[in-house]
Amino acid sequence: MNIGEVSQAAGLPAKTIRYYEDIGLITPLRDANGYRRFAQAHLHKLAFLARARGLGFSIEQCRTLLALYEDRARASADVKALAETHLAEIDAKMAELAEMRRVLADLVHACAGDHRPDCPILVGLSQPAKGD
Amino acid sequence: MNIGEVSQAAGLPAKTIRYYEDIGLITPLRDANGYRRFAQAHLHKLAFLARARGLGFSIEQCRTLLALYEDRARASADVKALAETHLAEIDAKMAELAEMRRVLADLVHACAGDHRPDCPILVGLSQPAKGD
DNA sequence: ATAGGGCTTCCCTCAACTGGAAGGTCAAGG
DNA sequence: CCTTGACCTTCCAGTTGAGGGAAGCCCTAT
Repeated sequence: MNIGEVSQAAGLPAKTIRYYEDIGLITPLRDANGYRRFAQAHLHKLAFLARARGLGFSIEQCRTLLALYEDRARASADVKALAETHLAEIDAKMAELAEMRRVLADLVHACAGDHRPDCPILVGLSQPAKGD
Repeated sequence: MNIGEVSQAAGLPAKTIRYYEDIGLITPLRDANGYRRFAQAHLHKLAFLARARGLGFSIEQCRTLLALYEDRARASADVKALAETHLAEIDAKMAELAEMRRVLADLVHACAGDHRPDCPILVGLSQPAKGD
């Protein structure tokens, strides 16, 4: 398969696939004309990467996941540990966003949103948060 | 005040303050020796920026907020609209994270996490998601 | 005079791509 | 046979919001 075809099949832009090759995540063969040639195994890897990225794993985490995926002697504990690390990262981000949301929603709620200049949002941003 | 002092007071690294000057968010004066000289107004702006960034507003949104902050003839509706836009962005990110979390937590839950290679997490990543 | 801290600019690096330019390749149609 | 258009190639630059570090000036204290 050429890059366009795997791109379609894996659901990744061709640019992204070239980038993944650049950083050593996949290594397709080359045709005589210089075109990348992908085997089924490459497509599987790319689809794997697409899903892992979709779950928010970083490229480096994906690299590790891919290595574990291909290591028949892996311990599932290693995979689980990585996934749990990432789960904790997600939880941290969600907590951060929830806190932002809480403060921001309060400010928005307090703002009349009319033609007048008085704005509790700007006031809130211009002074130390309550509780400091 | 020199940059070190406003850095302390605003809670922003000196590097960040220089960067904000670079991109035109603030424009401190200069002493004869080339040092940046910050007035109280600059400090207020920087603290404002620190809080807005802390709520997750992008730099460009901060630029707009700052302009509104300094515009006596603003309509609070404009501020509120921007804040609501950002609130929607936060909600979108939270929803995305929640979905990742849901899928990932399922996989983690299904994984024994022992010395054996069998791993539902890797299986989940290597095949289309249920519901596709 | 020198040591230290603070300040300056400049350029590189990060994640994870995306866009675009310049040009090679290939199959189909006139 | 030539052209057109779709596909592919490489390379370079830009994105967001800074952080790191080098080389070198400035200022104060001893």
